[in-house]
Amino acid sequence: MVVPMQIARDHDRIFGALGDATRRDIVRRAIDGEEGVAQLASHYPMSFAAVQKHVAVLERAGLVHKHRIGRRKVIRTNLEGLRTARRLLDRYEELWRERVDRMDQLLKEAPKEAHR
Amino acid sequence: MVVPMQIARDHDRIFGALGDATRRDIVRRAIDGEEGVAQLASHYPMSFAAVQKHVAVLERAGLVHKHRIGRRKVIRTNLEGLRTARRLLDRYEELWRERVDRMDQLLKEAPKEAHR
DNA sequence: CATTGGTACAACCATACGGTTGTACGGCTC
DNA sequence: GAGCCGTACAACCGTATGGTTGTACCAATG
Repeated sequence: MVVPMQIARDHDRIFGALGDATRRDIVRRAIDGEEGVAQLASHYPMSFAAVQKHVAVLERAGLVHKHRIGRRKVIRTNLEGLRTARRLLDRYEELWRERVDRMDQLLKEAPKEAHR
Repeated sequence: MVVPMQIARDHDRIFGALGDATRRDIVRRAIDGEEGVAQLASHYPMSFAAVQKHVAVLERAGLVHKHRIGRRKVIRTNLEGLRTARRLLDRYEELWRERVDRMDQLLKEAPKEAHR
């Protein structure tokens, strides 16, 4: 599994963004896609600016996007971002399964080896 | 989805650990579970100690574990760690789906509302 | 058009992180 | 048991990160 540098950076940003509990909670809340930055900020024990930064990190990672409604900017989770992360984890699990299969195959092909 | 603090910290460590390309590559290589720290280190353009630190981060996150073979310590990926991450992403996608379902339901129940 | 609500961004600070080198320790091998 | 291989860890350094406060900008509202 060779990962081109650009894709690797995308993965860095996605997993890096998800490595913070506040940001994961923003992702969860933004699934409904109804709150602006100020409303989101009201849920957390930190300044508006701090939450704004978290949102910016999520946006750069492609996990959410903003869209203007009146003077608010509503944050909505981007399903594709989540799926990108999930696909990579799926791929690792697939490699795991392939390894197990290979070991099973070895045992089947040369069962007597174990006794030599 | 209320996440207890301890679990949240686990998720911090898991996603945080995956937010680095070198560490993701170690996870991938360690699926085969054959290499010690020194062998792993030989693949990357950094010191042995740096790789050792990366392995320690992965270990604390529960994504790999070490097991002694002779004087080596072989690193093996822990499937459960990967699954923990995947389950959280699955949960987000499920919330997404539920939201879409709710919206569909609203449209079905009150189709004429849209015209008022 | 003055005001207010919502957002953006710069400057700053403390701490965490990713890397380095150097030293020490445990376990094969001779 | 001397020496070497593989690992562990401490100390250090530069930069990134997560937080703060303060200022500035737009857009709806009166």
